[in-house]
Amino acid sequence: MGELQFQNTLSGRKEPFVPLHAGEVKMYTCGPTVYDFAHIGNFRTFVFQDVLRRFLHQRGFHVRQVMNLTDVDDRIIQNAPAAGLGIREYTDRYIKAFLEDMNLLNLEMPETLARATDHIEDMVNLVATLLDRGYAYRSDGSIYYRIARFPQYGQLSKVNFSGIQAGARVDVDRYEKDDARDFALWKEHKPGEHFWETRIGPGRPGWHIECSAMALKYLGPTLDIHTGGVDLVFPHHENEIAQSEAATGEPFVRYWLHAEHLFVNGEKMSKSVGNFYTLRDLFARGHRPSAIRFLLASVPYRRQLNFTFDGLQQAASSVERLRNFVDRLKKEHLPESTNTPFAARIEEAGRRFEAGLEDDLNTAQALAAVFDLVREVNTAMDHGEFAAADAPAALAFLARFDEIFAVLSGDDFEKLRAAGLAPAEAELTDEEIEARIAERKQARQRRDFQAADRIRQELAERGILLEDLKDGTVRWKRT
RNA sequence: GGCGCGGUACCCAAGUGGUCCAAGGGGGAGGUCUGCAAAACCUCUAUUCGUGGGUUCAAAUCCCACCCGCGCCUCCA
Repeated sequence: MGELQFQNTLSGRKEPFVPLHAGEVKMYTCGPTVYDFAHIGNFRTFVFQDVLRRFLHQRGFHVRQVMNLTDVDDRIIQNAPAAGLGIREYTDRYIKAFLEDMNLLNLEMPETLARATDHIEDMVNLVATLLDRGYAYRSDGSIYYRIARFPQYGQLSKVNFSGIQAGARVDVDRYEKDDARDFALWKEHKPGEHFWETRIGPGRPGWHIECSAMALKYLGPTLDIHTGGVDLVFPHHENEIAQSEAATGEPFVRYWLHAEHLFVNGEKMSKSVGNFYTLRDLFARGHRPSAIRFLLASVPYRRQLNFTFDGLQQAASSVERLRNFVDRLKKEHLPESTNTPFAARIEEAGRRFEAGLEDDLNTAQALAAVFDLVREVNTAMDHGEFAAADAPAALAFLARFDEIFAVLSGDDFEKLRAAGLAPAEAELTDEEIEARIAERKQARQRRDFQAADRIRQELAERGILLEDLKDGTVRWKRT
């Protein structure tokens, strides 16, 4: 096992990863704002976070991950009443959908899912602490963070604020803040808006305070890893640092990892351009969760990922290839031998796989190791040179791959059906399919290939692909 | 304007000084296998890494200049 390295936004460099407490990783990941269905761009980041936690876990770390669910923000406060719902009921729907989506994409459940509105008290306490320590001030009904008190501000985003004076860029008269850079910790109650009555006054939390409050509550003053999309570097994460470190006097996060954005056809997703996709949109078009997950995971996380339907198709083909391989390893009758000529080769593939992921989660490199082995073993099997004794090691390697990538299980349809998201077309039951296959087998035995091909064609049109194996059995799968 | 990411074959993409006259996947062409397919395998598909200079015995990899795409600096994964 080599050394783990991550690109740390804070230092701008790749650094060896060593958690504060040996064997334990405290990780905070910015989750969704539940004002709508999450889109595939969101899931790019969530898949990255999942790959990260899975790899840490595989490396033997005990991972404690907290993910927040932001269920109070301007859009929610605005949209909920418009939908005739309280903000709780309104966001419940999208939380439920998000959890379903997580399940479909095989995203592991973080140890703690923290809903913002369940932590108002924690946020209020944090704001009160910042007031006590002089890092915050009241202005009209709101409370602001005083950037001037925190000289390190800008360390994460490398934004240089020295040239910006209050009023230099912003018309001060329109603001009740002392400094244009100051940001809201607590927003005043406005008539008709949802609010909380608290000891720091009536109102609602600012955007950044929830993450500080919940991270500190569940993970303590110093986290090992904090992740999110690149767009959160400034101001969100910068502000989290300011809030948290001002309150605790301790370093807040040791490694900041940021995922690059997903684009669609070279453009940023946006509703106005109409290139905005949720998972449900893709499922409705017949795409599989495993293909989506593979696509999102296969491009290293710090690289902008250009989503196209062609790319999604390519990902589906890649997953197929891997599944076919595992299937073949399990079912093919391999020559018996006590020799394991491939043992060293399989070990090497494992090392390459590992080395790829160790290098800042270079999933593309890790995948190359997997596919290389797949080809070599397929070739050996074709030539009858792959011994049964080697199969367990090969399967174990693929299992290790799947602990991270989680695309091999082949339960796409079952999951979609369970979630009520399977494509609408009427599906044949397994029994019906088996019956047609038996019928075709008889036709083939009497060498009536026309009839046999007709059945194969009919099944193909209904999304069932047949493969005649050498031993006379027929393998089928849904496409 | 400031900060940052990227431009590698038809598509996705690794590689950041020699082991690269450039991984891996997808697609395409031809072939093996098959009754035919499918799957799998084999061969081919970048004398070249945005462009132009430079450094070096040696560059996709370092330096300089330029061109192009994108992000953040306001809400955003």
